[in-house]
Amino acid sequence: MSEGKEESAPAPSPGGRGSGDKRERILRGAIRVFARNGFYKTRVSEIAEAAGVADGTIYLYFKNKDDVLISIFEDRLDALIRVLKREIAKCQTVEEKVEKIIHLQLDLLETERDLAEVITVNLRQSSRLLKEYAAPKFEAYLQVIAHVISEGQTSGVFRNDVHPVGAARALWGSLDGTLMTWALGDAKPSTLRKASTNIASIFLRGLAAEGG
Amino acid sequence: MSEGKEESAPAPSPGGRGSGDKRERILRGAIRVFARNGFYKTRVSEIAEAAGVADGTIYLYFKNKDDVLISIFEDRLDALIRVLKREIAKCQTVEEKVEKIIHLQLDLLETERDLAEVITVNLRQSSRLLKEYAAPKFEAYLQVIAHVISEGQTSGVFRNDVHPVGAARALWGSLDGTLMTWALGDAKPSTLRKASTNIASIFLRGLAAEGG
Amino acid sequence: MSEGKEESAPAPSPGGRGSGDKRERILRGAIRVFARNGFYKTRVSEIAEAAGVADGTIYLYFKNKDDVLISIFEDRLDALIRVLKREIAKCQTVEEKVEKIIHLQLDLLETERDLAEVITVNLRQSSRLLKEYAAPKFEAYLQVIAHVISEGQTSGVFRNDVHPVGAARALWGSLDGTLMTWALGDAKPSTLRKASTNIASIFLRGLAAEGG
Amino acid sequence: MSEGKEESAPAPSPGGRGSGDKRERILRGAIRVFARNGFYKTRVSEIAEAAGVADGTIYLYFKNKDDVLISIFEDRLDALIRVLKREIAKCQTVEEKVEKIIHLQLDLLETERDLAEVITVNLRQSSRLLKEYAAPKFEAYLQVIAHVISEGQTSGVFRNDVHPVGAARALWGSLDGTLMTWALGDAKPSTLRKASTNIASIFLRGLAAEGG
DNA sequence: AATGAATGAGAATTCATTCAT
DNA sequence: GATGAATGAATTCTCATTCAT
Repeated sequence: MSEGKEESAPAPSPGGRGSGDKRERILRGAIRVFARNGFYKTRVSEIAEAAGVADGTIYLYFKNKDDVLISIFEDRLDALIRVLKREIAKCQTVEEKVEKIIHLQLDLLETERDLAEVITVNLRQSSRLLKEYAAPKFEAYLQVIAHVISEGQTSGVFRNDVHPVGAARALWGSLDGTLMTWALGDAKPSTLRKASTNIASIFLRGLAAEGG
Repeated sequence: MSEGKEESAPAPSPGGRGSGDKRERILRGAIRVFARNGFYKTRVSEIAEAAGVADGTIYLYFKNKDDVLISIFEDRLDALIRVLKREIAKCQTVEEKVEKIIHLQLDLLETERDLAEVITVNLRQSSRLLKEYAAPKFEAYLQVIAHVISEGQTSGVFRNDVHPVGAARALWGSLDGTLMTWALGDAKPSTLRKASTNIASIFLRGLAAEGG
Repeated sequence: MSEGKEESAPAPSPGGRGSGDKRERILRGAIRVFARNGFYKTRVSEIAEAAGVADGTIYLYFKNKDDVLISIFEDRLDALIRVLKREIAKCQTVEEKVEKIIHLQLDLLETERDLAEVITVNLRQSSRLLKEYAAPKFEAYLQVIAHVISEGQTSGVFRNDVHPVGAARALWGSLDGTLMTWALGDAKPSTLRKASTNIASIFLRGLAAEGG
Repeated sequence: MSEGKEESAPAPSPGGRGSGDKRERILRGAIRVFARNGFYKTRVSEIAEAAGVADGTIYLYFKNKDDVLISIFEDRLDALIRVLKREIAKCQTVEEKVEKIIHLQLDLLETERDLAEVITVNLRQSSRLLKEYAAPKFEAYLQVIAHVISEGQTSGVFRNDVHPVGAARALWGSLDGTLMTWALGDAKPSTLRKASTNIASIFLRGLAAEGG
């Protein structure tokens, strides 16, 4: 209560052992139901049911329904950025890095189809809301890609006549658009793998320096 | 509800001339307010106000709120596809056609920022709803792009090792992603024009046949 | 929408004839149910039922449940003050005026027992809320009484050693307390009439100037 | 609920000494928060916080939230009645007794402003609830006052033409109304003291027998 | 055709109370 | 006895849709 007027999410974090996973269970449940029905069509009681908790428990861990969606982005995008950075660091060439970015992301989401749908579809659900919350996190994500392209330009592997952030947006857009049509369609993993190879190849050649 | 499979819009506007513009006014108003607040946050009364008609009048021209959104896609995507096809037909080479697709779309939406936001943001608002209604129309749109790529492959200008529809999705994704970040950001026309040139250049080179 | 950000109550005030009494019907229904169950124990749906309108209709005429209570005070106290002033003006002596105040108020409320209970009991229900809204109106009411006492002091009929507003408060308190115990008890009109005579007599003699 | 007519409070506090002050701490905390926000706007968790105990602990000492309010009346009114009776007994004349009643009560509440607000404001919060529980205790309190008046009538000091209980109600009402306006206003002790003198003087003269 | 007051189903959120620790 | 996380019933308010005018 000494911090009573804070704005973010509460956090019971109980006795000490065990049930600290309740927040995580709610996030997982929410991802599942948001993916199926979209943010607005999902009732809080459905999130609760999917998480196996009571309706009121949601409000012990999140300020409101919006906060649940925001928290998904914050948690999951953070994790994605972390993995991305770690894996990129292992690559030798920038080409490999670009390929890694593409494969990693499509692969990751292939294994977490619900999260894919939530991030691609729901990211745009509450414009005003997420413009404020998700935008910064999203910017950080784009920076990781832009940085790789910029690196390639410096080392002479990539052409200098494209704006790194612009290219990053285009690349992200390709991945996102592909994911969306894949996730909304009937989503065969093989399709995604082929798409991923195609995108890598188009972008790598499209970005290559003249003499490359 | 008892007659579920009705034609979507009642469509008064008898003879052909005259008050038929009320439907159009409603669509325009809806585009404006959907762009500002998103589909779910927009109240039917707000659409009515933006269109300068009474709440009840909406239901004379549209089955319900969903139908207004669906109609925007149907009308506007149709128009976009028509323009796209007509302009493409005027181009000599496939490269020109690809460039035309890109510039046309970004230019068009630059002049109709609201429609851009509705199409990129709201397309994803009601998964289930639009999956059924917008998907087919959207597929037709992708086919136009895929057809140009396919044409380039046949004539030996584009590489054969990419799937035309996959490439079309990637290209659409690039445009859409660029538009979204542009529309949600502070949206300077010049940015969009530069982005458009970059995307064209990346894709054209990325799609070019070896010896091209 | 040009006046969109106003703070008070909306006001449909329909076509022109007739149903303008809906607001009044809601107020009357609310008085009835607030009297029976108190403000907090009364559900909005009960107000609606008592008024014979749909739940949502309440919100066409009032901002929220609080606003209904506030409006009762504003409307009814205003009416009471108006009657009070008019009747007082008809009296010859200040003694008559004081008697009029007492009888008028107890009589009035005798015929509107529900209103009596709402004003005496519910006035104090939402401290903070009514402190802001009802207090000013209430002050105006006390002023009417204080003014009569002050008048009596000037003309030498009443003693000068009491503060007019303080005496007004005491007189109001007597009436209010009597009303409360009467309204909460089994409320026989005769009891109230006797009480009213007693109070008048105590206060008149209590306020009289020495030589009176 | 199945055992409706239970004794009100569970009352742990075994032997007699020791932790029995927890009940008192809760009552004190409740008086504080009820005074600030009213009964209905006060959450049980706020009472707990004000008392420095856990939410659940409240239920070890009180059956429920209602019971806390009821207990405040029972405890505090009892104490007030005891003090009243004791002090009255010390007075020589009935006039002194009436003055004692007035000063005692206003003085007492001046030093316990929160309790004043709880008793005057909250007494009326839950009609049905308190009608049953507080009414009898309140009746006992009125009887003390009525008895003094009755005594004065018998001894010829007070006029016989007023009903003792009616006069007691009027006197109580004056005190209560004065307290309310004082407690809800900016509550300067001096105001209250002056008011108290005024009330005493009005009532004593108002109740005096003709030849007094 | 057009209107907009009225409707009432639906959903988010709160909070008194319980009970495992 | 004490705790406070969890519960879920209860309630306000919103807003798509209808329909009398």
